[in-house]
Amino acid sequence: MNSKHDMHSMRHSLAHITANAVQNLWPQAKFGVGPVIENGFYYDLDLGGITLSEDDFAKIESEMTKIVKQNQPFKQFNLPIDQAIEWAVKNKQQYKKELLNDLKRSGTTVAKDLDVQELGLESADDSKVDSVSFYQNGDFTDLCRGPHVEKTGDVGVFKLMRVAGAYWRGKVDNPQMQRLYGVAFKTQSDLDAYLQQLEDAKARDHRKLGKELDLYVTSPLVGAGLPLFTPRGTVLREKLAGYAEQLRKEAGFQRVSIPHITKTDLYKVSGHWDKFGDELFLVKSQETSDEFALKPMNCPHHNQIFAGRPRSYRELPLRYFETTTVYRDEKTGELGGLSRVRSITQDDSHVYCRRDQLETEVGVLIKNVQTLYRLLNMPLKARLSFRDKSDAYLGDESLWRIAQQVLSSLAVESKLESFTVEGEAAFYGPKIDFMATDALGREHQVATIQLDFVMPERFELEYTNETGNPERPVLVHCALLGSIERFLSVYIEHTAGWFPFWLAPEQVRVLTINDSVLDYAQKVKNEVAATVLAKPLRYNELRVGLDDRNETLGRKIRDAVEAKVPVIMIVGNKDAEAMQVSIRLRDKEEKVELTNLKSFLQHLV
RNA sequence: GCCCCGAUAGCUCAGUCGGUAGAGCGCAUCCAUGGUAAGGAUGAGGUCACGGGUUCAAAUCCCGUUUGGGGCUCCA
Repeated sequence: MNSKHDMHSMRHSLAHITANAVQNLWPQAKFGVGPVIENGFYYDLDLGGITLSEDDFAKIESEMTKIVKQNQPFKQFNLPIDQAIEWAVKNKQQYKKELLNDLKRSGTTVAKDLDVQELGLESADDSKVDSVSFYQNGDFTDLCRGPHVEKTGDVGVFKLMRVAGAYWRGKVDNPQMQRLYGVAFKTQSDLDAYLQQLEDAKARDHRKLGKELDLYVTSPLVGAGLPLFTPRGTVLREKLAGYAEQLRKEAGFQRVSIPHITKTDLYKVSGHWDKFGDELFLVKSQETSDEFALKPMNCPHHNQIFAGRPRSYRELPLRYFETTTVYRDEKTGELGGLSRVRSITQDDSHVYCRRDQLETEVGVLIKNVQTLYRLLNMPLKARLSFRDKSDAYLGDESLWRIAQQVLSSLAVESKLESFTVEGEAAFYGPKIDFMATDALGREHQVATIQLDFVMPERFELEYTNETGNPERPVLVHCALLGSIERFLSVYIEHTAGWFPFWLAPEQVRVLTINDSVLDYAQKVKNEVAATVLAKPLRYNELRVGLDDRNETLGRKIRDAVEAKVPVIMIVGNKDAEAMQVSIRLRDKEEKVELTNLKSFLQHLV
């Protein structure tokens, strides 16, 4: 038995022990499912009117410890399905009964919304089930396929972490159960290491750093999910968007501009009204009876620019680009920090091209994505988000097949590390969604490239081809950063706030040692401010601050380091006399002549 | 939207049994004029998120709202 499997059994057994403990404490408890998850396990519970809170954890944990100490053996046995249902009825386990009935009726097909591990099946195929498996320890019995450790004493160390609401079988209309989460490891030191990891992640949480580094604020008067960016945060937004724009310009994109409100008619044509109408912010005119909305995406508007005059095949591909904010009335419970907001700024682009230009256009965009994330030092994976067999998608199925084929072969050609997920497509077409890996190894969805044969159809976009006949263009949506807000949440945590030199809100801070060098310090500051970086942004004027407070040097250094300013320049009498500055970088110190300062800064990475 | 937990000074937090508030940091003023991660002293700052209710009395108990966090569901 390999160690992973072993850990899995331990965590799975702990899920049972958790349920066992809960049953001892609250005998009326009804149980849902209790699978193993990353680093631990959970169990879904229904305690009637009783709600658990973290205050109950100590009590539950000590009951669990009791069971562990008794070292009860886990015994496996099978029951014919009808006897299993009788067992559920007799023990008033309505959720288990529902599962068993589904299994009896149609095997795992109906119950595939649940973790197969939790179903007491001998095999997980689609056939009907005749007999199911149970595990028993002490006086606690649960429907379960296993595997388990031999005895309750073999489960390692554990800790209950949180309790949360979860809908039975993941459906909003079902009753909501209480999901009790725990983590578990073989040894105390493994658990401690994991808890330490959580602490470390907390230290670079973008919400904490956003406040500490003065990047953005929120205001109850403005509303939830509507962050306000400070001057420092705005630098990050503009420089990142500026670089994304620079890549687009190199690829032949032109900037366009659109208003932020529109008649809702636009979305009735696009199909968004039917699918996302309840997430639109509506705007009333006091002049006309027209119904307006804040734009929740940009493609329909860009489509209207395309449709603004007749188009010839000669002018394709037409490539539009814009960094602009869209507004979505996300459910309040889903908002959080910068990762999920209601004002979403996208570096959005749309290519209108002929069918035979599609591969080239998408290929260029993939290169852009690769260039950007290489610069930001984040490894990429590509998820090919394709359709499944459901009818949630618009447009002709053969077009979908072609589009998915194009994306698959481009992924190979571009040497992307890719995988395919069916059912992740947009309603109008398949996508490549790019996942970036951050410094803690977490994956985040960032850039996206989306093929669209549907919008051009619905908006009746056309151009005149070589033979004088109208033809539909293909539409390619692409965002390199995706949502700039969400991207910032990822990137702040990736860098822990230590942004690269070209991007840092305050790139240089000049510290004075005493008042007698104020003039010289000002001169140094001016020299820095007059310096322009040409890479990776083609034009990037240096941002420099001056700390001439009446404080000790030690204090000023500490403050500059805490503000994560990458270049600290120290200016005292010795420096003024020698016409030099003492430069302190993160990993080294050196003296630079004032006359060499510009070139020194331009060569920093 | 649903479930759970929070909201006390600009920030991070303490505040016991219900008796109208405290620390550190920051800020201001003064002293110290300094060479690589916190110099010293003094001082100002709070309708305890907001609105109701219970009570002789509410930061504290109850209800609602706003808002933050953890999940579920959703994500063009």
